Amino acid sequence: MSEPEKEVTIYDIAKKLNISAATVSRGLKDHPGINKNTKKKILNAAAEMGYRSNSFASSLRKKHSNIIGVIVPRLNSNFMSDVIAGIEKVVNEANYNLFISQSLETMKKEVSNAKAMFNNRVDGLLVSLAYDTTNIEHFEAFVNRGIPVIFFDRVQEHDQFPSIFIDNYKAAYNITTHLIDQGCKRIMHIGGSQLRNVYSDRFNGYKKALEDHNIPFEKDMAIINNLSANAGSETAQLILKMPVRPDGVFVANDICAVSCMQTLKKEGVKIPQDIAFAGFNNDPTACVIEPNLTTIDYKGYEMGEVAAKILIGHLDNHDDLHQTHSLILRSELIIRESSLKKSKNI
Amino acid sequence: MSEPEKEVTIYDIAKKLNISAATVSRGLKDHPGINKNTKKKILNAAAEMGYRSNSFASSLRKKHSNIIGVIVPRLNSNFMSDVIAGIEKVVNEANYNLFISQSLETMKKEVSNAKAMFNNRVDGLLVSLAYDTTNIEHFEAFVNRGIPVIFFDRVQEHDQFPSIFIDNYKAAYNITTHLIDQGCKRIMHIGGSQLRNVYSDRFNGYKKALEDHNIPFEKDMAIINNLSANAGSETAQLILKMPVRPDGVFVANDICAVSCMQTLKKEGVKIPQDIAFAGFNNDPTACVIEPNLTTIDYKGYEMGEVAAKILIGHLDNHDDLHQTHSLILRSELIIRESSLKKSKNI
DNA sequence: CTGTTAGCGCTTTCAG
DNA sequence: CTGAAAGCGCTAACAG
Repeated sequence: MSEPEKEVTIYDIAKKLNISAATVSRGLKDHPGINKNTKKKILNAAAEMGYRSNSFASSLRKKHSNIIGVIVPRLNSNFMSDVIAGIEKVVNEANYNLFISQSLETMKKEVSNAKAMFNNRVDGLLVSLAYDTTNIEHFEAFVNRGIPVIFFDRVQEHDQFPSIFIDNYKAAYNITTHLIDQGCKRIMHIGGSQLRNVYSDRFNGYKKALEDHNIPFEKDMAIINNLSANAGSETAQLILKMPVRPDGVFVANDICAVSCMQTLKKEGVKIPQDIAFAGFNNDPTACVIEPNLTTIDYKGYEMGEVAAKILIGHLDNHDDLHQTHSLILRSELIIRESSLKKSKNI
Repeated sequence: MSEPEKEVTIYDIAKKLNISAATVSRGLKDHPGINKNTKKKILNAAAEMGYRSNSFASSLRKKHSNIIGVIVPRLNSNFMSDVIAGIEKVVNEANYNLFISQSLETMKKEVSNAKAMFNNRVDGLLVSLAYDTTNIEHFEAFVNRGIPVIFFDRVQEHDQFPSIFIDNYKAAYNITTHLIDQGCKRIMHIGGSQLRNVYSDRFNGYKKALEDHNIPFEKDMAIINNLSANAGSETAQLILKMPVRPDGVFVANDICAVSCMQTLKKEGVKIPQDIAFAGFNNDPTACVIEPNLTTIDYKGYEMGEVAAKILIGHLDNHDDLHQTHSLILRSELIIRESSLKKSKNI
């Protein structure tokens, strides 16, 4: 086995071609005033000698890294991995690199990840907040250094950070209204941490829909948990024990909804006849569970693309970031059998 | 709004403390011989002045980046996002950073991503191959420079690159044998590109199981497609049109299996009575589809952790990478109702 | 335990 | 269109 090859630098190329390193540097880029011929010579020599540019030296000199950082609660959720895929595509095409880290839903890790991103000098940051994050001071360092930060999905109001999300309030309002239209009178809500806009907005949309249809909101018809599959089946157990059961349930995500449905079905509850169900996210399981789950569809992939595009547009073209404050993406109510109490002939 | 703060360097700290930059550099690290008191002073000053280390300068000097690169076919598959989550955890805890890119299942993109990773000087690379990759010359540059590359899941034999995967052959053999045990006589296989070990091994395990049970392998009982949901329902259409239908199907992934089952069910095919089903991966949808899908479980998260640990162990402790050649992880046959022709009382 | 010094490889004025 | 020279911020000998 041969030893690792020696790294070749622009000086090596320069020496070989009897020109200066500066010219080589120019030749390797899209520098305007440079002889086409010398440029070609440089490129050839570089390829031949196995040259690779040293991004550290370049970054050190140019004071930026060409790296975009991403902090998300978890990488392994269907929605998030779609978002990341969208981000990666845009970032990759724009010739940036992507640093990724997950907060594992804790503020502690989110803070340490933010610090790491800061120290590693990302040029911009994309963030979706952890479950229990109570403040966003850990992103202040970025504004002080003029590094753009964009929130998506799980966002927080801040006059320096644009946010990209969907209208959770309206979506929840619509889906709850749909349940009411189907004849539900006692609608339960299973939601997540009210610290997060996505869950508080959904909760509020639900309450507003009840109110607008003269259905009193009862406190014990709202359950807040972590929206996991486990939480779903636990809540199902709870429902089974209720003296008067709900006739409709709106869950703030599909994972939890599906698992809740499964447990109830096992105990003989008929869906949607006994209890109608609606979820949120349009997870792949939503069209596998029987009956298929009514839900809100919104595109993670697209959200990732949009977030990355805005960030990179700002970085490359100095688009004004503030102009973009609060971009609201489209979401869509998808009605499936799990909520159709009226027309059973599906 | 104030202008971006000036970056503070170790020289600024040195000047303020009337010591040398070298001492500051040492104080900031775990350098052995350094006075506890000066170290404390340095740390304090650094915090107070808002110092952040310059990773470019450090990398330039030290000639390594503390960055691990990952190239996967897609980010947004349940399995892959689990793997990435596992990788991220280990990498993050080891204080490395993670560059992530996806080949979108094409060799072309894989090559360009590998080049980018190389030029950006990752310290090590984790790779799962694209659907249509025919050779791995694009990773030769890494061995020439002594940069470790590890393949996982979709691997390729190479005497310089360790591989981490499961025994796809045996798993497929077992699951096919299980179908045979359930009384299946005409078992179809739906598989993926035979360029990839995961799919060819599964195919071969299937054939071997048939052979060992004196069932002749018929060419038209094997379908190769891209294993997407679409491909699943298309294959279902094909099955419906067959003069003699199979009584069992082993699909090389769950996504495709589930979608195939859904289409068949819609057309009145009884599963498992008419056709028994088995998949691969233990995707979340496998325990939502009815009947629940028999499948092979293997842990993406764990595979990611293991791959990252080996890579980082090599980087940090100079573990011999070749010692680790071909690590085979555990997988498990999970029997569910979709394949139980005999005992229906589940 | 601390300081001096050199240099990692690149980009960018400034001059020609 | 090309060259000379300086310097980005850090670390690692080496010397004391």
